[in-house]
Amino acid sequence: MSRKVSLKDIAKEVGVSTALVSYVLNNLKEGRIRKEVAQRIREVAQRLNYRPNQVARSLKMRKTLTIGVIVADISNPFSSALARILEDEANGIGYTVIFGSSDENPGKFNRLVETFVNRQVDGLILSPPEGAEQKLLDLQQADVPFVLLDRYYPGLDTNYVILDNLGASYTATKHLIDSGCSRVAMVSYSSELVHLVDRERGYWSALADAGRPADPALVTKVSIDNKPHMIRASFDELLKASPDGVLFASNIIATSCLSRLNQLPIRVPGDIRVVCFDETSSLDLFYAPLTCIRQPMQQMGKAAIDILVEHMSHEKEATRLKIPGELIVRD
Amino acid sequence: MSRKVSLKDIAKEVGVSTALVSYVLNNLKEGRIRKEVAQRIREVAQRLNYRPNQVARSLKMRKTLTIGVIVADISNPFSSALARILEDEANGIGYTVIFGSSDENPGKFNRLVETFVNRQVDGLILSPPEGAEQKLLDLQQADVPFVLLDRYYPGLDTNYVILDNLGASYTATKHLIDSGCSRVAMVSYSSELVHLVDRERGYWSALADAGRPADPALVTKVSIDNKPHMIRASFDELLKASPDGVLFASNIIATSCLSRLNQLPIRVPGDIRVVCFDETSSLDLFYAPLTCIRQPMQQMGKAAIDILVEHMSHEKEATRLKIPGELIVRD
DNA sequence: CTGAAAGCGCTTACAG
DNA sequence: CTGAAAGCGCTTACAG
Repeated sequence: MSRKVSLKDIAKEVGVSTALVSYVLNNLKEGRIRKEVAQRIREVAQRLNYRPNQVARSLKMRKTLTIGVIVADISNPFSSALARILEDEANGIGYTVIFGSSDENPGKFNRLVETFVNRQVDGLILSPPEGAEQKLLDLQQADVPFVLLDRYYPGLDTNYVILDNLGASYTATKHLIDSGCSRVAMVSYSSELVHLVDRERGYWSALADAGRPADPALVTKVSIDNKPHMIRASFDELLKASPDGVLFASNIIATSCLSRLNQLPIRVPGDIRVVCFDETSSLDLFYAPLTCIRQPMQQMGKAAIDILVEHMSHEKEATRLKIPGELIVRD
Repeated sequence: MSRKVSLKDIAKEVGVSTALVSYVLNNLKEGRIRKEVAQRIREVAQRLNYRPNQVARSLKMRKTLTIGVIVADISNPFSSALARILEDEANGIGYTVIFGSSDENPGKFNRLVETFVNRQVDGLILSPPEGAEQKLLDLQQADVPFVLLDRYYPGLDTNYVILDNLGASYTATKHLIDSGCSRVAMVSYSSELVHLVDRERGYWSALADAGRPADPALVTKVSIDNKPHMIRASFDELLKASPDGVLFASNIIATSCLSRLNQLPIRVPGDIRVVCFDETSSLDLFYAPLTCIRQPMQQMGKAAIDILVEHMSHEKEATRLKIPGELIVRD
């Protein structure tokens, strides 16, 4: 179509106003429009292959039926699994999703938020990086509804849906202790993001409750930029402390460290027991069955959309949801 | 902001027309506007925290600066890696990307295309499922620019960027033969999608060139819906033919089959040698280094965006790009 | 019952 | 040099 057909074209062809065409095509004022006219309008619309221009509609209705989603990195398996769930949930209620990856960079995060807001998204689902508090406050002041997912700032009064990271980490660590590990280690993140801090807190807490001394040599911290060779180097360092159990704070960390183990004469679970955060199908590639913490992603994604939709339709108090993780024992 | 501030608000405050405000804020007609007026406009825009409404702008300019991307499943590592590349490339030139997953379902694919077209995307990047030819013809007739990525229909005169699947598969199979495998098998797809058919053709072709008899028992085909337990079942069947080498037609197949091997007393590469389509970091989880076919995804994604942008700006002949894969030998 | 008119928030050809 | 006016393609309050 060299020129797209608009309501006006149909109106002209039928000999009525665009208003009437709009009513008919949107099935409004059903009883009040002559059957024959409605019929003709539908006929012509069909024949001309009319497609409503959603941009014009969005402008007029001040509603774009679009949700913006910002994750750390869409190519990360955790993010992409979540993205898929959000896509399905959003599509199911007539919304389209636009994605962005922040790379844990607050500047990039801010730019993405602004782009999405300028594009008039009806709401946002965000996994913010460190240092994005101010932008969230801006959003609140601008009355743009949003839900934090996977991460949150305890200091801010916002909607959020997160895992009970502290509890999950506690359970995982306790599992290692109960399995007979005397030197339980952790590969953690050097980040102030609360969901990550909580994972380490759960670890320390479980050790303390089991009466184990806190040994700093058993925890190594890696940068959140997730460079595999850096993670492996840190892990090598950690192994010098001879742990017989280890908790990996994310699927990325698990992948890097387990692949390193493959190159070393250290066997799982004989020499070292392992628990991974996040369940991904790729963990099955490892020779030994791996115990892991499953996040109920489906539930989290659906909750995020549900909460967002509620807050888009009317002002209300912030909804907070902390969902327990599930320890999948496989060893 | 209870009400968003518009050009009109600034114009009123400064005492000029919205036209002038628009010119100044878009840095147009620079020389022709009094310095003081321009200054005041910028000042007020800043103070009122003006954000241009992209929806209004899109309507007027008939350009949304949006690219629609449809993949098979955004949660598939291959798709999400590609998505990330497309996102970066598009953002780099001022475009936003909206994603959709077709699940290899032509009905769903068609609906996504229509949604995106109604939203007035400036162009599309598509990995179409079987049976989507008609929709592509519709797009051509409607003058909506698009580029096929990863897949194509040889019968259609469209832009596309794909891997040389036949060549890559041929090389991979030849590698197994040259490594001394006498019974090279393949786990392939029962699909008519040309990029998948080509992978099998490459396999047969390499066998023929090496003077090996074509043994149907050495090829098993799995459904493109990628159900892991089905793939494993097919693989078990295949193993009865005692192959000593095997080519996996995708990363999903590789993951399922390798995880199955972990449960069996079959060792890699001692009992069976392996080559996987697609390089993913999760392959490192396997105990043995794996030879694989690397698709130059960065190059493919960038090319797709470049071609799309060219075709969005002016009518021109279809661009076809077939990029060679790279065999990464690790065994 | 039916439809003309106004307006969403922008851009830009055009007139002065 | 400067800016009023028209218009992108819709929706809907309102008047007849």
